[in-house]
Amino acid sequence: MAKRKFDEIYTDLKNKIETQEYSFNSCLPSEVELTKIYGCVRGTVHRAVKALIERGYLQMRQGSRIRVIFEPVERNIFRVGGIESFKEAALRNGFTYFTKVVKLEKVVADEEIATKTGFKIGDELYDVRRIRCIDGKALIFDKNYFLISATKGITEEIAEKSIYDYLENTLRMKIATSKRRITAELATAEDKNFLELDDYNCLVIISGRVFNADGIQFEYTESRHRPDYFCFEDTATRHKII
Amino acid sequence: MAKRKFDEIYTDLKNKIETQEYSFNSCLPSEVELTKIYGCVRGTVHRAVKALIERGYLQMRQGSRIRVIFEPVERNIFRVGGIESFKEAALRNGFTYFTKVVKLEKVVADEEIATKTGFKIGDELYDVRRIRCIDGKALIFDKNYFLISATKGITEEIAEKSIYDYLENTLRMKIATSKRRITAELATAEDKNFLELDDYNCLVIISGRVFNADGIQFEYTESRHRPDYFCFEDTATRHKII
DNA sequence: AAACAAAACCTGTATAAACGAATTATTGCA
DNA sequence: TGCAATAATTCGTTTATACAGGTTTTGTTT
Repeated sequence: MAKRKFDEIYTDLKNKIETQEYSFNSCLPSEVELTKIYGCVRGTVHRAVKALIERGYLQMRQGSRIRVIFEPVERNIFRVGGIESFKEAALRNGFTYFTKVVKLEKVVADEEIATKTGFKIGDELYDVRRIRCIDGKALIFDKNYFLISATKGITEEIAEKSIYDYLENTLRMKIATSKRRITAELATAEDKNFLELDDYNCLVIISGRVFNADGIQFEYTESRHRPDYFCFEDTATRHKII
Repeated sequence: MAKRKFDEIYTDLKNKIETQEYSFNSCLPSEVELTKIYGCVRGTVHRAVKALIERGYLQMRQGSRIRVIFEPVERNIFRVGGIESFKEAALRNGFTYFTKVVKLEKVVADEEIATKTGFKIGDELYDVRRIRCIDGKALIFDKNYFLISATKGITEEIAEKSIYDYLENTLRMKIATSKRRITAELATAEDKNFLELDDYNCLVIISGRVFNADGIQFEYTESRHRPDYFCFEDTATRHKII
């Protein structure tokens, strides 16, 4: 990580903002001053600052200085972010967790599966279904399809531990992009069977297609969350593309 | 818009991808070839391409070419994106819509409001509540607080038409950043009273704080959606910041 | 003191050039 | 033909520089 100087700047600024060394509603040093601090050129500082803007830490306006708009917020329930495995997310959110594999079998994609998942009819897939328990409660029901040709060798043991771990560290796959969609649906009989839904009759569903660095879609994922254990955060900016 | 050359490139590439001139799973011309097409320097092409990567259109890998991973998908229900008013979103999604203002009054933020909205105790606010009807059905319940000192003059008429229109075009406010959070909750009595919930007992809630270019938070917004009329899309990349 | 114009400052964008690192294509040899 | 070494291509990042177009400050005039 000695490479990527803008990454160092990004991280350093982010830390200083989070620890309130640069406090809410104050202004950062100007870009030229920052170049002196970090010993680099203005373009590099600019890049780091823009990354922080996109994540809701800073705000910029041409002509005036860079303003801090970050305020620390309370701990979230189960915050979704980036492409990450359940294990990573649980660790990040500081929960004790447990996974139970309720299904792991090979299927061939028919038209229905193909339409839903983005795979082609005839593709051979692993159909994996898992219950995610947090603090002892069954709260998330994960339904995944993996393209066998790209993910050969998934076992129940692996599915219980971490499939991403297996893909990245054993198969050496490079995971790149994920397109996700958040929706909500009425709970199905299967949901009610597997999850502790209490009074809720709906679920929040995060579905997505995940691509590897070769541009091959190797996964379709569907994470069905009990509503009160779900939170997604996002920062939007108006009018500008970047 | 003659300025912002990378914006032209971004738009042109995006169009060509959407119309499948550059088709799914094919590769773009290399960055140097693109510089010849668009008559600019590689950095500018690179910037446009990266913006398309973040939006799930393209995928890049050092050493190999830029791959198209965009596939056209079916029309969404009510797709959320960027900072936009209900009116803008309804137009974009091609729905007929109607807004009914059920409340518009001044309040002073107490501790409860302050905690929830991010305003300070004692701030004078407009409390605006509106029902959004799509295709004749009451599906979204919007609860907003606006900081009066920054949004003076909001009337029921304006609230029915478009508050953002008023802020931007009459008050000349520059809206900049919005931090949003998507959660889901059980429907309250108020929700049940105002919305046609059918069988659903939960709502998807988009809440957020909106800042203007001066770094002042002028709005807290809470949009309560009937689950089946909600969809949020997102693209995530693994491990890299940008 | 208030209003206005000019200067100073700051960000937004683009050019040009260089080197590093990963991938892909080619070449030469066995 | 098959394979390994090499070359060419392509993206990743940074440096250096320039000018445009905003905002803030300053100085002068009224």
